[in-house]
Amino acid sequence: MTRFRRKLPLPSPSARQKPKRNAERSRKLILRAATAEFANKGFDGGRIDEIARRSGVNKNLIYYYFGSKDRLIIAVMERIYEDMRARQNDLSVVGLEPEAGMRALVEHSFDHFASTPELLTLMSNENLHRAEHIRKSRKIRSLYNPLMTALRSLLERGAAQEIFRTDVDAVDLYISITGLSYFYLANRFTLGFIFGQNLVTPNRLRQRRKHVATLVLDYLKNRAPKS
Amino acid sequence: MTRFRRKLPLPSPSARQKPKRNAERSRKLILRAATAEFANKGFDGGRIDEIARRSGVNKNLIYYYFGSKDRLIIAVMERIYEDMRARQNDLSVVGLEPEAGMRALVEHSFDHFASTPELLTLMSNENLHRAEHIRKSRKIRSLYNPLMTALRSLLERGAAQEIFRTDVDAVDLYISITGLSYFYLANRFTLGFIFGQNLVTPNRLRQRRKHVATLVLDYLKNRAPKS
Amino acid sequence: MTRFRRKLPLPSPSARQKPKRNAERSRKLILRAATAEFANKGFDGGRIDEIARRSGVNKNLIYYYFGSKDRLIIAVMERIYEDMRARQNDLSVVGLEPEAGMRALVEHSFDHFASTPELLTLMSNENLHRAEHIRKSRKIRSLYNPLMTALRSLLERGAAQEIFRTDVDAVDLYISITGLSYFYLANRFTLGFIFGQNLVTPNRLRQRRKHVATLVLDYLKNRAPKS
Amino acid sequence: MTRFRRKLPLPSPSARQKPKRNAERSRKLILRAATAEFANKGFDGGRIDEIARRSGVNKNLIYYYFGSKDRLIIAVMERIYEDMRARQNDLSVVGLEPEAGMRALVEHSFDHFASTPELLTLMSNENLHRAEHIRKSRKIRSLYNPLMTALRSLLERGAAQEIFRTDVDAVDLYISITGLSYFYLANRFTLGFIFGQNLVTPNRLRQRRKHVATLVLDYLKNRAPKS
DNA sequence: AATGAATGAGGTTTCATTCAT
DNA sequence: TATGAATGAAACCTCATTCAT
Repeated sequence: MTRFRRKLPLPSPSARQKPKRNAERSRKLILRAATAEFANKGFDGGRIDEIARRSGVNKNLIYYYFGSKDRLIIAVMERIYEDMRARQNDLSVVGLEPEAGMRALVEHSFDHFASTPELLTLMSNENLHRAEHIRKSRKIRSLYNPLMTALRSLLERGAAQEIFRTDVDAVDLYISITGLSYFYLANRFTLGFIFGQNLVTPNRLRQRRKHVATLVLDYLKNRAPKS
Repeated sequence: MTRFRRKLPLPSPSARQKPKRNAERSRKLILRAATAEFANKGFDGGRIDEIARRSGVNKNLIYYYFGSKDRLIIAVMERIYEDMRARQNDLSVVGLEPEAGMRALVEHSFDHFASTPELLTLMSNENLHRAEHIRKSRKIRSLYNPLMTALRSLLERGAAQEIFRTDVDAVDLYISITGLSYFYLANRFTLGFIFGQNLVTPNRLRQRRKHVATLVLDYLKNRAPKS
Repeated sequence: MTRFRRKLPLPSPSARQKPKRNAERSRKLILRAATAEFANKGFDGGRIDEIARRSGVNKNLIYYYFGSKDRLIIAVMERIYEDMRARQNDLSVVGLEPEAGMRALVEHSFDHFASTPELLTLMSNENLHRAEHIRKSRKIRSLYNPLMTALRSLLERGAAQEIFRTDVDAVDLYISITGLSYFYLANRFTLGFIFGQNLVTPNRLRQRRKHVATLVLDYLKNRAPKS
Repeated sequence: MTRFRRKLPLPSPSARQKPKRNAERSRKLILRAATAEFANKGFDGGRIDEIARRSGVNKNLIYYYFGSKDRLIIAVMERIYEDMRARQNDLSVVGLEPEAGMRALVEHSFDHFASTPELLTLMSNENLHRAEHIRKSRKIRSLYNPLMTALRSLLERGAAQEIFRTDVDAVDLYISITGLSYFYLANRFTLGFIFGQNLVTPNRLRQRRKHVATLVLDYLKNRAPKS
């Protein structure tokens, strides 16, 4: 079989620091860099070039693995949601009394947002885009939400033990728990500016955390709602 | 010289007989279009060309009046904050009992966000940008916040009348009141997708509005906090 | 009216060679350069950068006036077809006898292709693309073809005078007249290579021109077709 | 490692159980796919990726066997010319009278083009590129052209039998025979668009075929040329 | 013989902004 | 005050090609 002859390759240059030719690794590097970039600058502000630079891979590899900027952020959102679910699994309130469990849940939620700021901007950004990216993901839709499960379970037990009120909409409560933490943290820049205070000092965070838990528990424990 | 044009249909097909040479009017048209554009697409996604098209003015006028895209969104943010203040002035809780007043305040806040969705995206977007735009505005910083005043007044009166608890941080409460409404509305796309429900039907909004008010008032009226 | 202040422009630098700011001129320069580029390299091989360079305008002006590479070649094709029609109008066979008229028409057609080689490649290229570009042009479809009119008129007069045969399909004849010239000229590279001769020397062209006319006229003047 | 893929459906969904390690077979698959690709999209529009996908071989094999896109299309052109020669060998006009032989030759030529449309686009494309590819092929230049041999032989016999005219340039005639078919078929898209008719229905093809043969034979049988 | 991973150059297009009148 | 013409930088993405196994 005749074939085209090309230049012989040089002998492999001994030991190499970074292992090249590692698909899994490249993918991860890209995803990590993309998460940071989109979290910092949003989808429209995020730059593929910057993601390539930060992850140290060739720009093209991004397209090789993800196809487009759109698909890339979808992958980022999927990872974020999966991580969220994973982190939520870490929380076990099974052995706890309803009140203690609820407090743990609220504080866990607060801590999660406080320690994962990318979550906040990525979700805000996703809402700016009317959820167009996560809508395209089959994965995300199918992710069940363990926090929601834990929440419902606590509500039931609390009601059964006559500790919690009984007229609670779990979705509304979930959104309140999340929102009380999320809004404070995600909007800390405008809020901090308007109120002239730094909202993310350790002390201030501790105060907020407590405030949120109190708000939620006072609501739940008020068993004689008039309205 | 005819030239290539992208999207032709303009919003108001009615009175296209626009008066030339009207500075004030042009400025307003630009600002209105810019508000819509930035609210819909964010700062990075917003297009000067589109603002020119929508406002019906020459693109260059935008630069003539506002100098740059940055300065333009600053002007937009200023207007938004001014409007917010103006709307807040509409609310008078002076004659109301603390509880009724607080309820009015919470519901007013909710209604304001619900009826002014641009507010939500503009503020989320501003936080994505770490408040860099409003920071540059002298105007905004100096805007006093009548809602905050009303809130403090209600807290005092409620405490004096031994209706409300006394350990309330007004800023935290303000952020909670705002956040409970804001998060629900601003993040309605991802939340709606995850929960598989439309969060902005009239009924659902009414339910949320009530939930928020209950949450806040239960908190305030609990005068024996243990924690 | 407060407004943004920018740097004052320098006084206009006296006399200028090329008149800048001339839309009509820029458009023409672009179109001319695009015609050359697409004729030389085809649509896929043609480069917007090169067109910008050759026409001396900013690359972006091409998009300002034409919107996209696709629309640009459509404009090129429209101009080419219009020119063709215009050139065909130059030919008057009204006063000529059918035979002389037909000979003039054939030779005119040949000369047109020989002197306008861009036509050949642009059309070949357009057919490679299954006419997708001209299909998008309203202009081209509506261009009436004066050569076709002249052809039909000659055929009728020749038949009436019992000089020409009467079973001629005008479209087939038109395609033959055109094809006999077009193929020779457009495919001169492969044909020249295969036959080892230069097909575009003045002498060779003269020979071909005569051959084509003879072929067509022998066909037309054969009034006793058996088949 | 899973990676992003564009178009998934492959042509032959049947026997996908392809035998590994078969050089000859791989080479053929590549060549076949490349022929289709370049015929459909031209050299500049053709994609190596697409050829790899369509042929089912790894993209790198294309480089392994052919070295570059240029060399690949050269191989394609060589195969095309060889096939052409082979098909021309199928035609035997030895036993036929000059007129019948010539008619057979013309019709055979027409049928060949009509049934092998890749030929048309590949050759047009090659001429767009000024024959740069076939020029690099030693093979093609050395291919003798049996059709040309048959043509000359028929011309001689026809002249000897005083059936055909004697002033015929064989090359011009060859180009005419070929061009009358080629142009009609290769340019069917623009011609069909301009004339508003489908040129490749069975009936229309039959009409054209006859027209071409008539044109050629009328020319040859006119033994008293004045011009 | 065969493959998946990786690359660099360059392609079309977008966009904020400025020029010149 | 207003406008159409023009620009440069950079964005996303494509593509032929090579590397390393």
